[in-house]
Order: sequence, then structure tokens, then C-alpha cells
Amino acid sequence: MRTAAEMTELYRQKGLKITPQRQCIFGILEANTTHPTADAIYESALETMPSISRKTVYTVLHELNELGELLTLDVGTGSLRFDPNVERHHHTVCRKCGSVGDVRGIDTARVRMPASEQVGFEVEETEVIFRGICKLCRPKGRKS
Amino acid sequence: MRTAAEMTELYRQKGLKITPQRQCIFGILEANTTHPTADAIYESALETMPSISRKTVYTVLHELNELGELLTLDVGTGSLRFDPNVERHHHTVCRKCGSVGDVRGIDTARVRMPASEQVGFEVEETEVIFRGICKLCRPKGRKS
DNA sequence: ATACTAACTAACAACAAATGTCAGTTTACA
DNA sequence: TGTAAACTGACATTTGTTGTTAGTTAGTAT
Repeated sequence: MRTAAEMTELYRQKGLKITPQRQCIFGILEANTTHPTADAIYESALETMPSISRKTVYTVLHELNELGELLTLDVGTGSLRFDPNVERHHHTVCRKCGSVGDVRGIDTARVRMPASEQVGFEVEETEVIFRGICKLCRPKGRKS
Repeated sequence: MRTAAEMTELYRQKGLKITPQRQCIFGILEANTTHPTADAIYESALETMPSISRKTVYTVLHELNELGELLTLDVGTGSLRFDPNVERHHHTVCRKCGSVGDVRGIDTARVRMPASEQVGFEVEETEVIFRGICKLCRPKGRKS
């Protein structure tokens, strides 16, 4: 996602109104690397805007998704997560706490399907998920 | 998962009863490569055993999962899928129909996290999902 | 400044997936 | 054949998400 200021400009161009609710959500998502769930974003928005409704949050998130400024991500932890980083990248998922991290710099061009498998399947994207234990959930005092 | 016959033997060893319901589900899963959802398995079971309850199906699936004979798989299509293939392998997901296919023979040892990313994350498994269009959903007459 | 209308709120309903409850019944197997 | 395990069935619950509706607010163009 672009910066909150750029998003404001984009919305203006699209003829969408610049409301405090939308700006609040822009702010929460800007540079957010925690891959929050919709509900986490709602909770976060409540802090600065106690009157915001859950419905509005969902609506704005879907707007952003359709504008291509926000990716949705399902890593199997129960709920959808939103990722403002729309560049191609991959993820880590902690099997203890469910936290999700970004992993850039993987060249998936080298991850090829063997020709014998899935004949006729047209690959558009290759997604890699590293599952394991995150730094915080690792037993202390060990260096792996 | 092993064959239905082997599963029967395993259950016997564990002191679990060999019920027609369990055997029915063994049969459905045996050599099943469609990655069915719990509900698809339930529907399928109803055909040969109209009295089976949804609860039983869920219970047996979780039993099998705990015995390590059945993997659960969440590829972001809404519901859990079950995979009797417990060998390490990867998946294709069709973005049109949601169908899931197996992909064997990928060497994930070469898919390494760059050292600069996610310091301290202990990778246990590397999961690859190829997203795209399956053979059946591809427009006909084209050879990609 | 005003009017138009998009956007928002609020409370509730609905949905799907999964799981829990629990009383009563069946049944696999020792 | 007895008995504990397993199953049924109907219903409730939970979680995440979306839809509804009606009334209110407020951004923006004029």
C-alpha cells in the first residue's frame, strides 16, 4: 500500500470521499508489517475512533483490496489477514502463536513443478510459506 | 494414509473398534487425491451409509489426523481439506474452481530464506502452493 | 452556504465451517 | 452375552464474515 497521504490522493482521484474513518484505517495499515486480521484492525481503529463500526472497517478493507492496495492472505490461522505490502513476497507462520512475517528475496523462478506433475495446470503464482517457530516463541537461551 | 485394510489393522492394534462408519470413511479416503473437505466426505459417506452422522465423520477425521494418517490442509478456499497423502508434497490450487492437486518431487532444500529476513525464525517446514488455472478451467483449444 | 448524496452507524440477522452437548441407542468384541 | 465404546440426532455455540435496513452524518461540488 502507498502512504496514507498517497492513498488520500488516490481516493480523491477516484471520486471517493476522504472520511476520517478511511484515513484512520490508512494510518493503521501504513507500514504495518504485522499482517493483522480484520478484527485486529477494527480493535486498533476503536482506540482512536471509538465510534467506528465494524462494518465500515470491513468495507474499507475490501475497497483497498479491490484497488489493489492491500493483499488478503490466508495462512490457515482461522481468519483472513491483510497485507499492505503488495510486492511479491512470501511468509513465515509461527505454529505456536500464529504470527506472520514477511520474507522477501526468494526467487520462485527456481521452484518449478516437475513436468510429470499436474499436466495442464497453468501456474500464475508461486507462494511459499515457511512454517516453524518464531523468535519470540523459541525457547530462550538456545541459538537453534 | 495406508490402505483401508491396513487402517483396520492399526485400529485393532490401538484397541479402537472397527465400526462400519470408520471403515466407510477409510474407504472414501483410500487413494483419494481430491483433497476433500469434511463436508464432501460426509456427503460421500451418506451415499453408502445414509444414517451416518456429521459428528461421526468429523470425529473420525480428527482421529486419523491425530494418528498421523491424514493431513489437514488450508489453502484459503474456506474450509479445511483432508489429504490422505502424508508424504511430503506440495499443492496446486485453481483460482477458478478451487480444486487442489498434488505436486511431488519439489526439492524445498533449495528454497531458503535469505539470511537477512526473519532472523531467529526456525523453519520446520516449507510449503509451496502453486496458484493458477487447472486443466479443466483453462479455455479449450489452447496449449498454454 | 447549501444541497446532494456518499458514507457511516447501530443493531440485528444470516451465513458457513467447525465443534460441543447430551441423552438415548446401537454394536463390536472380549 | 455383557459392557464400554461408538454412534445418532437434534440442537446450541463459536468465530469470522457479510447482508439488511433505516436513520444520521458529513465531504464535496456548486
